[in-house]
Amino acid sequence: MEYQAPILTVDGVILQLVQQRLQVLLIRRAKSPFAGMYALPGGYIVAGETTSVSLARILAHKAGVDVAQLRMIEQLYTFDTVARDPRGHAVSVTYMGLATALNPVLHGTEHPCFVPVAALPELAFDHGDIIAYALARLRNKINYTNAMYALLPEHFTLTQLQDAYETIIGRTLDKRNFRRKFLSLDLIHATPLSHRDGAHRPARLYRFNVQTLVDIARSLD
Amino acid sequence: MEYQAPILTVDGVILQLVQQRLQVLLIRRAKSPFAGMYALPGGYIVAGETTSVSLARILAHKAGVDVAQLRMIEQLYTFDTVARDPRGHAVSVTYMGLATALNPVLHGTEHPCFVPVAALPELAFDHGDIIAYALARLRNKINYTNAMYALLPEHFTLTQLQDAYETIIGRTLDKRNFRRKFLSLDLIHATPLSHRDGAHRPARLYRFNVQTLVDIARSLD
DNA sequence: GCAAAAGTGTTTGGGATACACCCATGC
DNA sequence: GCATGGGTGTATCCCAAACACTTTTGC
Repeated sequence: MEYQAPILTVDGVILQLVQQRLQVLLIRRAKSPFAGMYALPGGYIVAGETTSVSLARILAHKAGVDVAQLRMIEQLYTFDTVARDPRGHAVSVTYMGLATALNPVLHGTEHPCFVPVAALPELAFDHGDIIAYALARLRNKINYTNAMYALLPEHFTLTQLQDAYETIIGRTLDKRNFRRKFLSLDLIHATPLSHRDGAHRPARLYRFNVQTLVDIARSLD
Repeated sequence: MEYQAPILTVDGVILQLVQQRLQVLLIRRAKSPFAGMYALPGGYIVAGETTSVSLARILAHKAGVDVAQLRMIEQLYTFDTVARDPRGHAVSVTYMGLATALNPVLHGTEHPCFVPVAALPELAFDHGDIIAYALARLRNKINYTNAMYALLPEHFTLTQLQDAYETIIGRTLDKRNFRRKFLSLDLIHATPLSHRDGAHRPARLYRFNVQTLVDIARSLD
């Protein structure tokens, strides 16, 4: 059997949380196929580059995002349905990256912008499926790891933390139970700082003890 | 930037449980690099084939295993460290397959055999890492899904079920607590059958309600 | 003083854990 | 009758869930 390589590509689902909305980084495709449509930033993998290095190059060039700004990144899944790319058989290795309030003005070559995941436009290829996969992974991950550190600013209030959980899992939580449970996990500690924000009592600011991904003992659910 | 494709390959971690030992399917490599060494069954992906179709072809040819005999299969991770293959940059999409007591005599072209994961030989490429990744995934998966159906025969005793869990997670469990907990999950039901096995009381045989992968409500831990 | 968000305790039910003996069979 | 693995119940503890009021601030 003769060896004909499928096209190998990489796509990134870059997420951030802005004002209680989860947003994903999309570009407008400059070229066919799907020219003008929204898509995830992605592109070809070059021999000698690992998929993650390729993604870094592509994000910087097409979307103006420096991967060093991402606070967490991990491989998601490799999508390879033969029909996913009308040009021929393409295999795409996908990654999820989490960021904290990236500069809203991005200077990539393909009109990058952040779009709320709750209001996605129609997307090129199977990129809608890829985003759905990333969101499912994220929803699980925040229950058994400290992944939320990557979506929040370094210092945050417990209300911000709870809002972030509620946004991602899509339901409300009891304030007292959430605080007791989360504080008992020893993932965060109070700082001497507080946050004034209007005509009400200032909120204590907290910080994650560890700013890299670690599993936690008891799951949150 | 010119597009030079890395080599795209697929590798499978095929696991089965025989006599309270978890075994993985290995082949002896016929060709360089690593000729004569143990390795996972794997090979090149051909354009027009999805990675899972390629894996099916390769398993049948090199290891004599029909994927239809696998009771569960899922993609694991895509390994792409540049240095993993001495011939050049290779990207490998990996899968985990679970089987129930496959024929111990396999007729593939590369001397396939099952080897207990507790006593692995030295392996080609980064295949040791891939197996470690698969085992970690399996250990997690049996706690929050019914994946164990794919490693046990269709009818099994509660003792067999508990032994299987103990083998995979690597510690012993309390018999009464295990049975109460597992039966409360509504994953299995008793059959009218029982199993006679020597000079002692026969054991009731159970069966999984659903023989496809589903998540369960409460995790087992 | 009033509006707005921060912060805090108690009760109750259910699942997790720990633990030991009787049952059915073959020989 | 005895050896072997199959099968069962109870007490305790801790965590999850439900639930409402006081505190601190800006205006």
